Amino acid sequence: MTRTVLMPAETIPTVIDDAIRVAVSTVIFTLRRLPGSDAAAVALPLVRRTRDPHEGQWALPGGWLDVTEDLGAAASRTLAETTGLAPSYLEQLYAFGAIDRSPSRVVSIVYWALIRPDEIVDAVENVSWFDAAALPELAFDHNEIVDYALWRLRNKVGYSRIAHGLLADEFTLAELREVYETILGRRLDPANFRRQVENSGNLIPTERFRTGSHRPARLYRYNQDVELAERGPLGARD
Amino acid sequence: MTRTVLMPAETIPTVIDDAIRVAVSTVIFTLRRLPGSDAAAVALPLVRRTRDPHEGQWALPGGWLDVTEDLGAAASRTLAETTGLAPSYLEQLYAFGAIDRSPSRVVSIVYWALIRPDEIVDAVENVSWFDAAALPELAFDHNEIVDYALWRLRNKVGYSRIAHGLLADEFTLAELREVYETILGRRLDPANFRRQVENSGNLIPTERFRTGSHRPARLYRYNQDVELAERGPLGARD
DNA sequence: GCAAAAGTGTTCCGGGTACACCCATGT
DNA sequence: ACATGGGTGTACCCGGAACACTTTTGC
Repeated sequence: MTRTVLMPAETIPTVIDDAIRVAVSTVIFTLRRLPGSDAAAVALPLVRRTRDPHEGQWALPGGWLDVTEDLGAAASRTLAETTGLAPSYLEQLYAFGAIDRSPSRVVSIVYWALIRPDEIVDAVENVSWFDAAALPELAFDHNEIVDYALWRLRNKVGYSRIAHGLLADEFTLAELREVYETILGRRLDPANFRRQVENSGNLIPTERFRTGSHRPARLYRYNQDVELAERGPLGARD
Repeated sequence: MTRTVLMPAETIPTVIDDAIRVAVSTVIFTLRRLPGSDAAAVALPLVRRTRDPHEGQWALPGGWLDVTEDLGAAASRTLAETTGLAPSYLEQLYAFGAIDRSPSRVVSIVYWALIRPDEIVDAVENVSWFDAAALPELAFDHNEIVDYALWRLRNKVGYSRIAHGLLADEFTLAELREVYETILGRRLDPANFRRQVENSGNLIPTERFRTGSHRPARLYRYNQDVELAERGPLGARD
């Protein structure tokens, strides 16, 4: 058996029965205050599909991997192209490649990311933000993928210090605590929380305070030096 | 710009300048007793490459992903084809896709696995076992990959109970402890180790004992029920 | 009996948790 | 003044680490 392929390179590849294509998608989380509520919730942007398969359904932002770019670069690029976002934290999640996850054979390298509320660009064509706890039925296996990403987020928040990826440069301990409480889904003791993050050595106190309602709260910033070396031998690997 | 491809489907695809191919490789660990020493060490099988690129160099067992098989199935198949091994534990490690990791563009979905010494089939053509601590220079970025897999192994051994993937069905606590000591690279207190692993609820004591040198040691087996649910929402996902 | 590994008991220490309490500010 | 969140002090609990000690075998 032989096959012949003739196509313009600029278009999306036509489906070839024994070809495998590589896509890159990103689950990108932020925290936002629910309208009509004082509680924060995990939210993520989805893109409405404008072509088959699953036309009209919501899907994770992503696109085809380009021959000339690394995996992480492809995640950043496709994320920017579809949503206009540039996350502060980006990490590979998993490679999904079940044969029936798409009509044609697609292996998706999925990344997950965190973004600060102030970095969010709103009102992008075909993009909408959803509460992670109340997603509609998504295209492909994307519901499953989001579930897994949420699991990783909750897990990682437990032992790593990535929560600052959801906050602006300077923040109060109460704001940081709210991030943890939202992701973990339970209340944390303010006193103990303070001591734990202070002793972790990741926080640098500033001389600025957030004023407003009651006693002013000291603003902190993150110590960027600690950041790395948690992922093991892989620095910024693809 | 257009391109034309004409090829028999049974052969390995020829290199096409703007094509991306998907490979699957596996880092598979076992423990073996070093010759002329009483200490155990982490070892893994490598395959000598018989064609370019990197002909003659050692590489991880693997092969091309088939259109009709899931990622995990491809890992199992290529592992069996190249080494004859069927691991008791197999999990996705990472997707490697840097543009310069191979002369042509290859994205490798890498799995890592554990195998029991009694499952090892020896004397397979072009396959040789190496001490993980003293590897030669491998093909592609495979040294990096093994380093990362070793890091994950050590990490996971700390919080998960996968060490039994390296032991036969029944084993003494001393044998189990040796597995941990070898992977972690430090001695563990036998008394404390016993209590910890006993209280974890993963061990089932048998009425059999290993006799030999001194006081007989009770044999244990693993409680298979606990096994799962550790990977989150992904059961046996690809 | 003695060496050596199996197995038990006990103490200490540090980090997490619960909770009482004081401090500083807006209204 | 008082309500409210910021921030401190302290007692308790539990799990890990260290280590002394007893038990059971082979030689």
